[in-house]
Amino acid sequence: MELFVEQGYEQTTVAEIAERAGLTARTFFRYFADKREVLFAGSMELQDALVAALENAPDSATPMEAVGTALDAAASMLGGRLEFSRQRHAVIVANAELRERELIKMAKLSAALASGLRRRGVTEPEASLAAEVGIAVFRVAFETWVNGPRTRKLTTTMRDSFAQVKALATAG
Amino acid sequence: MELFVEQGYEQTTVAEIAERAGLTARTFFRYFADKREVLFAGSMELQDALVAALENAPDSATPMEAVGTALDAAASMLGGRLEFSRQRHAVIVANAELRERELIKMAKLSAALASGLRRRGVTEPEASLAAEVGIAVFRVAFETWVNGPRTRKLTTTMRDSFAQVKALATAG
DNA sequence: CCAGGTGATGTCACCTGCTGTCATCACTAC
DNA sequence: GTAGTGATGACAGCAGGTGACATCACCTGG
Repeated sequence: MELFVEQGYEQTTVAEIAERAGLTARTFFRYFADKREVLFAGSMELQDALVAALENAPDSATPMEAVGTALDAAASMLGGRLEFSRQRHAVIVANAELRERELIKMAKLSAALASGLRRRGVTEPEASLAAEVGIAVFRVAFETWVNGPRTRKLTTTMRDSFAQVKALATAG
Repeated sequence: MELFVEQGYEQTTVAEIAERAGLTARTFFRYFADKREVLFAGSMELQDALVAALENAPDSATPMEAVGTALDAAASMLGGRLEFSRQRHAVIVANAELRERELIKMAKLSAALASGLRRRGVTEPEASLAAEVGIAVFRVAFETWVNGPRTRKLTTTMRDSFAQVKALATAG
């Protein structure tokens, strides 16, 4: 992150990253499949947290309520690192390849959510639809949060976006 | 496509592609920003066709009806090349980097549709939502079509998927 | 206490994607 | 017929990425 913020993503070589971390480029590629992945490796933990929250939701919860608890878990996981999130987001937005990688990570998040919902007994296409809506809320809320004032909490932003989607859906 | 089908995308070098086309790798990169792009360059024409169909839809059309005419245009543009579409789809599905590139192309398609809808007077967030739904229908129908029997028409597949989404939405 | 196994790392060689730069050549305009 | 323009080739070079092998620390069973 330091190097990316200082001189940009493309201008930073893997050798530089490795040197800053006190190892060689070869070792870097043993931990990260490619240069981009160093910015996204943590998203697997986010996915696990989302799925775990889904599993822990009460059986009585509707699909959308279950998705809501997953979003709460995501918010509490990311909400404490606003400055880091801002830097990371700025780096990703500035680079086309990184935006691509982010899209596929989001798609995987959605697929994992849908799979978790199916394990709860939700059938298709409701599972995929609810998952897609959940990820859309996540994306919108996250962007609002990183671009908003420091005082705003991710959790409340997420819940607001969630409520807005529900209002839109019921109004239509 | 010949080389990709024969030996796979990763195993095919840009030099080979260029040689098969009767030019050099340096010239290849003057036409395509990177190796992946050779499989997606045509998607700009698809986007233009979608937007043009939107503009030609009657003023009386609802947002969803306008999206429907755009999907019809897309179907008639792609429907005549099933074999090529199958090969291309198989190559993309088999490679992570190509799936990433496809996701971003779909996102651009969605953004272009939303922008076209706004030019028709549709406000946000309805424009983006209708565009997202349209692209979702496109994706599902296209996948169904390339994996289905030869006799199936893309146009009817697309219309079927569109009707299913409408049914889902009105039923909920 | 030590011999062998295991995992993390470094080193080296190498391929391929991608780019800057310059030369060449066909075509067009005046 | 000369000058400009655009497409291409040729060449050198950097950076991302990988395979193969050596090394070293660390267990672990005897």
